[in-house]
Amino acid sequence: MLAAETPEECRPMEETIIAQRRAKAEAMRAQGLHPYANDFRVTHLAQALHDEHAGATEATFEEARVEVAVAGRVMAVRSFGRVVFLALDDRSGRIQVNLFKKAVPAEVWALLKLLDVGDIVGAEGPLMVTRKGELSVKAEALRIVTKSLRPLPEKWAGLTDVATRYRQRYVDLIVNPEVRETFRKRAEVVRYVRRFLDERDFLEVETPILQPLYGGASARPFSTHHNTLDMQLYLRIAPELNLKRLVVGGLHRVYELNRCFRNEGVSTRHNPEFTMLEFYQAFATYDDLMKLTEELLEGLCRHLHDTAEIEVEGHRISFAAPFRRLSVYDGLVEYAGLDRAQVTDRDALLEAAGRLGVKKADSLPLGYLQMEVFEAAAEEALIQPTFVTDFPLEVSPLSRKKDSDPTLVDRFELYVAGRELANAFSELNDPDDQRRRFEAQVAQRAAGDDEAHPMDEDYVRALEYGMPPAAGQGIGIDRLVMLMTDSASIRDVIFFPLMRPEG
RNA sequence: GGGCCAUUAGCUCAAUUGGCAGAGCAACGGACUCUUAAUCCGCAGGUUGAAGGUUCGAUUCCUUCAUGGCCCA
Repeated sequence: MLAAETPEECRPMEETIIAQRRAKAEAMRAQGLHPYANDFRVTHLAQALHDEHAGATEATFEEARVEVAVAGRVMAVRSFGRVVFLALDDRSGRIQVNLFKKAVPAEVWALLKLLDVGDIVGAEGPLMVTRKGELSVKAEALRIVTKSLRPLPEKWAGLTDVATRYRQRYVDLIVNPEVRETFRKRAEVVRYVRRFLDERDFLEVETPILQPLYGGASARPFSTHHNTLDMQLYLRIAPELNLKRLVVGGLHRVYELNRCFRNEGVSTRHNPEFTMLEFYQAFATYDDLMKLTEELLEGLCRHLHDTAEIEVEGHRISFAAPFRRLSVYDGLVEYAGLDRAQVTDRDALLEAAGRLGVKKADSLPLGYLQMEVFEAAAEEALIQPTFVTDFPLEVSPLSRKKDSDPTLVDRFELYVAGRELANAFSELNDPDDQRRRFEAQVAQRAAGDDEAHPMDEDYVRALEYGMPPAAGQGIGIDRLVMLMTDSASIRDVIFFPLMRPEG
């Protein structure tokens, strides 16, 4: 009788199921039951019950009655005529709810006819343990507090189609517990990072996402428009310059966990919006930040995994400090087949670039060429955590020159599992040098590099007031979470990755 | 941007050389007092991603498009 009264023969299954469930919701209303009630009070979480009553047996609750009220989504219904078992998922885990026809009021038993997998229910009653040893709630009262209208994916094979998983992440989260676990780990990473920096007297700050001028990285921005001010604005590609303005202002240790936006392609490692940590510390050098980074990552890894070694894409990765240090020049020698004299030799680099498949190498300035060759030759080989140090000046417009070699800067990038994870440097605080670097970038842009840095007069003015010696770092949080959860795609650590609209 | 692959029931997947589009789970009806992917009986569910083309006949071959995946840039 609850089946759709008008059997339109050719109606697709999904529509039929939705119609059936709507009819069940209406049947509830007819009985005075609200299918979207919000007055059920929960007393216990599933996991807490399992923890508290580990080892309980059938006899345990016979003398000592423990009354509970639990609520969650029904993930399975196993019916045996006069006994029904429900698998109930709440935010902590799963608990079984048992209904015995003899032990529940008739209206509760009748409600089972209106119950579907996927419904959110509340159950009250004493705890019990089944003959098979399953801790359960022996329901004496049961309510459907939210009627679900759409069928969930199959319980065993689950939902695997990646497009559906990303577009309907809510379904993915309902049926795939490992996805919930990944995002819990993500929250734990962020929490650990915050605590780590807070304990070291860093101040958490927020700076604008909407900026009249973008900068702080080499990337193309998203642009937008402010109507009232009739003004072109950009979404930030990095918070760097604003954070250093704060260092000028006397906030000598700052950090921002920030969403950045870069107008570039989508891949397993790139999402147009992503989360970065940037922090700045006055009176510190990039060398100090290497030590800080080792401490942060080893501590984080141990916190999450109780060990400093984890498996990432089949590689055993150790975050035990110290990490390897490798200068760009040494890397060119070791991985690009150059000898020491050739790392600054344009012809030798071009030969290597050709051999490694670097495109448009001819037009690149020396420092860019060195980095293209380095990345092509070495990046994939840097599996264990490695600080790549001493970058060419040209590719580092915001970094301090090395005192020992003014063609290089005090900078490092951290590579793990062949991926860039962090970028850091001692900050350039000489305003006149900074202006020249910006001018070089503007020239680079004029030569066709649309990722080159624009001139920022106000930033130079800030430096003219004097920024204390400082070092700063950016860490890709999404990539860090990918490492810590061994996720192959950035889309697996972002709830709602950018997708084309559904057809 | 280029190459390759995929798209079939709500979900996960089949379909021989181009020849009646199937299964499991979920749903629906029924049996069942201890299940853990319960089991058993029955019944239903399809614009085969979209649009064209070839053919007596297309899930299958061809073209274009859409979406996704992998690789390359």
